[in-house]
Amino acid sequence: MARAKFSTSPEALNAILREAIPLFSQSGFSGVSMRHVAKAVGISVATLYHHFPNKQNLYLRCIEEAFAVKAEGLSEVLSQPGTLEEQLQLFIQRFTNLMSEDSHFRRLLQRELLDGDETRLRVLARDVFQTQFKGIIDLVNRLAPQCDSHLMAISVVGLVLFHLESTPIRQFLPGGRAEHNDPEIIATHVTQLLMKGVFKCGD
Amino acid sequence: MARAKFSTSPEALNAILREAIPLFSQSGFSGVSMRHVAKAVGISVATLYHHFPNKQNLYLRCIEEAFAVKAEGLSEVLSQPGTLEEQLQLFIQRFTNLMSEDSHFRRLLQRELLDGDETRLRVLARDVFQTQFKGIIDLVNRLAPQCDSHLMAISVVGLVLFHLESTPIRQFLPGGRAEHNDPEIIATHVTQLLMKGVFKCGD
DNA sequence: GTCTATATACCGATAGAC
DNA sequence: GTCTATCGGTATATAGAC
Repeated sequence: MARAKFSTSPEALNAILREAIPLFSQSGFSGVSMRHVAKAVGISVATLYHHFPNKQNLYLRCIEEAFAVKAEGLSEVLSQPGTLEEQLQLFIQRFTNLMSEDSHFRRLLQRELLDGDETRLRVLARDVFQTQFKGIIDLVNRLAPQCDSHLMAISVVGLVLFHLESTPIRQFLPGGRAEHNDPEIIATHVTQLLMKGVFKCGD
Repeated sequence: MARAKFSTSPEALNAILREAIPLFSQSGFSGVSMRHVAKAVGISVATLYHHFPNKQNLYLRCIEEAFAVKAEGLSEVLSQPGTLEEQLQLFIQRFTNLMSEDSHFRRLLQRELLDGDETRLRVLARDVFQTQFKGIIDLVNRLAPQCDSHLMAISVVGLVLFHLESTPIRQFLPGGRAEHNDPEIIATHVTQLLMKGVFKCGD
């Protein structure tokens, strides 16, 4: 993949990415200017352009960086010992915590699902999610061999992500309370729902 | 709520909203300029400013319009006859179709969940979702009186929405096939998962 | 590697003629 | 109600000195 065309120290580069990732996560590609990033880092716009050929490349490097860091964390979440139920429970718990910890990755992911072109989504699927997604599919296949494992894996991930995604509107919806945003509560609910279905949930 | 401060024929106004809604849905608030909207409608920027005092107001009117239209459609989706299982199945089926039909509403909703301020989210929750959400909660309360109905209602909505949201990346994930984007397939899967849980899914 | 200065284009918004 | 013309500001991006 294309890197900066100038030699750049890793420290300077990381300092830029560290400031730019939260900005893009918060306001999206077109909501952040090179001036904003430069000011946040404490350098001039020209210096920023010395490290990155253009804004598009800076943005790509940001999501590459944010997603690469998260792919590492995700790789420790799966393939645990225990019964299938325990493995599912543990995965959901850790996945919920991981996604809840920093919202930057989750927001960038959701922005990419809205705005990412084919190339970027392909990279995202291959480099970040493929290994973990296969792990979920394996687990699902052992839990329910006769179901469509792809649909089920999307459901598992989606249940967790949507509960986090709906955090800002939850308090305005009927029954919404602050504790519903607690990752532990979310993980418990999602696990119960998956294990028992809606009928026996809460037993 | 604030309307245009000039008298404007409803037809001219609707023509603008009809063009602006897809643009904001596609590229977001900061990704669309007043020049883009004016060109799409076939009028000048000055004329656009004659109908709307500023860009913020135009955007708000767009989401008001898109969400108001959808709130009508949603009101027919709930409170159907039949057993609880049939009611849940029918709701999921219709809700999936409704969200799948036009992506503009769904994308604007997801952009609001990312970028909407408190005022806009409060309006969205009250004017668009409150009635329907209460309906889902009622249904859930009858299905599983002992569970947290708010969490469960979010899960039901989230399962459907995330399957649609992940459409662009699905083909790059293991096991992803084009038919997985079919609203009927999604609705069937979500219904089964909710009814039976992951263990008995696919039976 | 970092800067100031600048080129060029686009942005939101308005003035004023018709 | 629609237009052309324009204002002041900001956008991305570059030139060239140090």
